Amino acid sequence: MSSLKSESLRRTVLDAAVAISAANGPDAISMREVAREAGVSHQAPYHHFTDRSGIFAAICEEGFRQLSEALLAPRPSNDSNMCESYVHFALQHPGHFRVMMRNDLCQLADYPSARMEADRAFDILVDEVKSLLGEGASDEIVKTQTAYMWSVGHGLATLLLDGPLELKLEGIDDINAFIHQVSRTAVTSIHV
Amino acid sequence: MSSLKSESLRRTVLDAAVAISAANGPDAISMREVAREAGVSHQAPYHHFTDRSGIFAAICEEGFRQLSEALLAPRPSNDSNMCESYVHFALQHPGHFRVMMRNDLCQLADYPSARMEADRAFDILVDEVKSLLGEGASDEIVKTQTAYMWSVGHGLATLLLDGPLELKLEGIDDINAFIHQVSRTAVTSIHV
DNA sequence: TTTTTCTACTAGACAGTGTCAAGTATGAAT
DNA sequence: ATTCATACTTGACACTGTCTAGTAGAAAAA
Repeated sequence: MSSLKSESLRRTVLDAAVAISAANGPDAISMREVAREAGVSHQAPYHHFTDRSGIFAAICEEGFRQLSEALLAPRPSNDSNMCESYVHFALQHPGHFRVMMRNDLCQLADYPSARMEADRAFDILVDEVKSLLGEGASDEIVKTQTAYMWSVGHGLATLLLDGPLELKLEGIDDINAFIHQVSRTAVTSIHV
Repeated sequence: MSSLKSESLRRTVLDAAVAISAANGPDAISMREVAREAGVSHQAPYHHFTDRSGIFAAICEEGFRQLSEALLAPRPSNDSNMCESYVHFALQHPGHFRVMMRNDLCQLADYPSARMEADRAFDILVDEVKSLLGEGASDEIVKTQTAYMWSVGHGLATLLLDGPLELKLEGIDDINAFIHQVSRTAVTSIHV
């Protein structure tokens, strides 16, 4: 609509980008489209983001912060675990998640604040695995089992969100129960 | 270089596309770039592929066929499993794999022959899970455990190939041993 | 042989894209 | 009153996918 003062355009552009990502994937995010959606000239977003990958970096930063919150949030039942939280985050924030998991869209190394948020989320996962394994676990084991847990969560999330074989899972009536089941298999099999 | 007769241009274009995908990801594949690489006019590839997503579909078809072969191929040791084969395929065919796992690039539903190959690969996975579970397993369990195994393999493959957190795994000296370890954890925990 | 048709291209144009460069309007600081 | 920075707008450029309209050559039909 009308031009929005200052920082609020940044917010507007970011929201538009996330919405587009949720609807049509990150590749559908274009500088000119988000500008159009915000009702400003095609060059206005450049005042808030260095370039297209700057928008992706901002989405990552926000997304990883939200992911950390989701991973640390108290879970609905004792039986549910962090892997489940991860998958639910992905399904509840598809716009963010799709960008976060596309390393080619922005090099996190070039965006320290986004990188920090990503690291923090990963550290939360590592800590969880450590507490599951107990004191005596070696670094090597912790690394292996963290990658394992991450793989299950990430694999299941992408399978459900954008998987090429999603139709294969059509028969599943209760998607949440399904996620719960898979996550449980994963976490209960973490061991030294 | 010089114009290549008939079907061989199709092959040349496909190879160029896969090479670009391996080097810079599928988004870097452009009709004009592959044409340039093949030494033909920017419009020539359209005679072999309906459009850009037609190229992606062709890469998928080829990739899933190769994946099926890889999954069925005899494994180097009794200790290694199908999950491991999956991950190794991804790392050995990054150009294909990156396209295959990007559902947004081409709608498999619109390309029946590609879809068939994808189904076949998935069926191989389902059969393996069935044989791991034994005769008595219900459809629901088979589905859950297949999704589980797929998630681990796919998650680990994308983590290693394009993961946003790949630097976290820097310390790992023997990547193959690592893959083996994670895959083993996954497959040994498949149960009813 | 001439003509027609098919295949595998080439050439040109169009709208859309990211982004560089330059201009402008507004408010604060000097 | 002037300078300066912020937050934009406008215009241009090269690049993209793809539509349309050709063309050169070989095979088939007359």
